[in-house]
Parts: sequence; C-alpha cells; structure tokens
Amino acid sequence: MFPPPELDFFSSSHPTIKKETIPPKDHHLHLNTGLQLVIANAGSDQSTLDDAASSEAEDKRAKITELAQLQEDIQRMNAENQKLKEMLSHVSSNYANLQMHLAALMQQQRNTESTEHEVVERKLAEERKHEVGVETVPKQFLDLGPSVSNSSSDERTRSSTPQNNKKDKDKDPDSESQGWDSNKLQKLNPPQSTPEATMRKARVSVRARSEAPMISDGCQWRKYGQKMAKGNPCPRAYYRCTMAVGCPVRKQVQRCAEDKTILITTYEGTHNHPLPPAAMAMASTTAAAANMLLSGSMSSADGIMNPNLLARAILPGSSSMATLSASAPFPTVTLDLTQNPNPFHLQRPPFHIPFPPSQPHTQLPHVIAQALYNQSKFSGLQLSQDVGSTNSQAARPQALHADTVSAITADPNFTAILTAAISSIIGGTHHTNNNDNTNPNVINSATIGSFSGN
DNA sequence: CGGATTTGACCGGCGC
DNA sequence: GCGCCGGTCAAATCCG
Repeated sequence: MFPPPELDFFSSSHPTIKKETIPPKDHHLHLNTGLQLVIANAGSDQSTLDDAASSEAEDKRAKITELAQLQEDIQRMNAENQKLKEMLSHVSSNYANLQMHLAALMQQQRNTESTEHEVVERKLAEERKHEVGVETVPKQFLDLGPSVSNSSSDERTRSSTPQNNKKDKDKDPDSESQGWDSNKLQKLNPPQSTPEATMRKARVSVRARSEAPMISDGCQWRKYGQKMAKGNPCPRAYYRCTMAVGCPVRKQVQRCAEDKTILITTYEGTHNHPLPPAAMAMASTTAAAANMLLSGSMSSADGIMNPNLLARAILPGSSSMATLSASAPFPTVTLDLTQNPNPFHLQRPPFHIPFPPSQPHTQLPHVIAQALYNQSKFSGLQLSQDVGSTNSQAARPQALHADTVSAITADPNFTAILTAAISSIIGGTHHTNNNDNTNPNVINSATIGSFSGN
C-alpha cells in the first residue's frame, strides 16, 4: 500500500529528514563566519566597513531565501505527514473491521460445526473421563458453548446467573431480548446456541499502569456496581457497554493489590453493534482472543488434560505478555502491558499514529511513542493454566500507561499478534518446541518473533 | 430534567 | 443451615 520510500518515512536515513536537519547547521556556520569578519575588521577604514556591510546583507538575503525554502519543505512534509496519518487511520479501521467480521464468521462456523460434532464431543469427553480423573477444567471449557448438553452440572448452574433467575421470576419475558439475557433465553431453550453466550464465558483482561480510574478504549460505559473484592483493598467497579441498547459487553476495573498503579480491566462478551474505530481495535482484540481461547481449548485435548500446566514463552526483549488462564470460573486471557521495554530494541525513533478523536485522556507524545514502541515489540507470550498466577505477578518497574492501551490495540498488528500467539499456544500444544526452555508449552520464538515490530 | 453514578440490598453458588 | 463471596439490581443522589 505504501510505496517503499514512504515506508521509510520515519527512519533516520530518510532523505527528507536529513534535508531538514543539515541545512540549519550550515546556516549557523555562515552566521558565525560573518560575525568574525565584522569583529576582525572593526576600526579599519570606511571601504572595508562597506564591504562587510554588503556581505552581511548578502548573507541575510541568502538566509531569507534559505528560510523560505525550509518553510516550504516543512509545509510539504506536514502535508505528506497528514496524508500518511489519514491513510494509516483508514487502513487501521479497515483492518479492525475485517478482524471483527472474521471473528464473527469463525464463531458462526463453529456453532454449526458444534451441532454436528456434538455427539462426537460427548463421546470424547466420556473417553477422557476414563483416561484421567481431572475434569474441572475440561468442563469449564466444554461448557463454554451452551449448546453442549453434557453432565456438567457445576458449570450449568454457573451459567444461570442470579440475575437470570431473578429475571425469570420478575421480569416480563417480552421485554427486550438483550444479549446479556441470552443466558436466560438459553435456559428456556437449551438447544439454542448463541455466540454472545459463548463469548460471555471467555474474558480478556488488560493490565496497564494508569492514574486514571479507567482506561479509555473507545467505548461508552456505564457503571452499575462497585464491590470490595476479597484480598484487594481497592474496590472493583462493574461497567456495561452503553453504546447500544442491550449490548452484552461488560467490564470490571480494579487496581492491582500489589501495585496500585496497575489497572486491571477485564472485558467480557461481544458487542452487538457497530463500533467506532477506536473501540473497534480493543473489541476485535478481545473478541479474537476470546474466540481463539474458546475454539482452541475445545480442540486441544492436551490443553484440556493438563489443567495445571504452566507454560510461558517470554522472549528476550519482550515488553508485553499475554497470559492465558484456564482457571475457574472463566478462561481468561490477560494482556500484561506493564512491562519495561528493553532498551536494546530501541533501534528506530518512535513515531506517532493518529489518535482516535474520542480519546478523552491526555495524549503525551512520548507516552504514545512508548506505547507504540511497546506495541511493535509485543512479542512475549505467557501461557498459564495455573490458578491465581495471572494477577499475582510482581510489580514491574516503569511501564506502559493505561491511557495508551487503545493506542496499542489500535494497531492492526496487536490483534494479529495476540490472535496468532494464543492460537499457537492453544492449538499447538501438540507441537514440539525446539526452544531450550524446559516447559512443554513454550512457543517457538520464531513464531512470535515474526510478529515483533520489525 | 435526563442521564450517570453511588451504594446498600439482594441473589445464587459454594464451602464448611 | 450458615456465612462468605462475586455479581447485579435499583432507589437515591449527583451533575451538566
């Protein structure tokens, strides 16, 4: 899409940048020379003074023309920059759109397949039961799809939330069939399978540093509750998406107990309405992550059979991690954006991409730059199926500001990286890894490395 | 005045 | 059965 020279726009070797930086240097030398002449000739006869004056005027003229040329150059570069920004924003939103669409299609396809293979799945589950005693995690996974009518009473009761029960009793059944109430509908019609209900089960959690009470992800949220959670002095806030009536998406926001500068935002569900580009990025990311998590967990017997496996693949220089937790009650993907960037990877100057207009928070250039740098190096991935391992990580020094999360996720690579990484972990538990790491689930560094910025 | 937030009450699950 | 806990509701309150 971009012609090669434009791709190099931000590189230090770009001719236009050299043009901008070098001439002023020359100009400065000229100026010094002139001053020296004046000082050297001070006190001599009138003619030499005239000569000095004329050369000074000449200098000034040259200076002015040079200045005009520079201004012209700057204007041209600004225009070019603006054009590039527009193009990038356009491409980003297009990509996010496609990603959303793909996720929806995949989900749709899985639903149709799931009915076909329901019998087979049940049979397999039976076999697994015979093979190993471990059953809790498989149940959680297999029950993610409400269509699965196996004997998992434990998860089934979980899916019928208190709210649903109450609504069954209290509310008019003809009231708007919100996506959020899909569980209720399923309870009434068990064989029906809705993507919303499936996606409701998987969660995507984002850890990032922020002073603000909430990270800006481009969506509109309404707070509907706040609770003190056990083991954390900070209250947990509950939000629901208000961009459309009946949107099932909810999120929980809570500060990390160990490091209160870290904000943990947990997303749940899939939007049932069109999103602005700013929100599209995060939404498609969470949707894709949840999607991959659910599909992968259902197809990978190894992952299911080893619920206590702890797998991690942290590459040298990785600045972010994705943690996959299959622990109860919901499988959760945690994106850790609190890590310290590795200075060895800072090879090119940071650049800006246009922020969506809906970002309400301050957008300091250096923060954006750091976020994008982090994003471009989003290459580490940690897989964990260990209970409590996701949020108990030690606080890390220096980290990504939560305000920049949308900047990161706004980049198409983010979704692609995350999706591919999760996919490679979940679906690739059978793969042999040539990594030296003793852990059986480590991702091949080549796989992840191919996604890292450059 | 309408929408957003706060906050106590309520509910169901779960462990003892 | 009881208490704890996470999650949600809804009346009261706040705010633009």
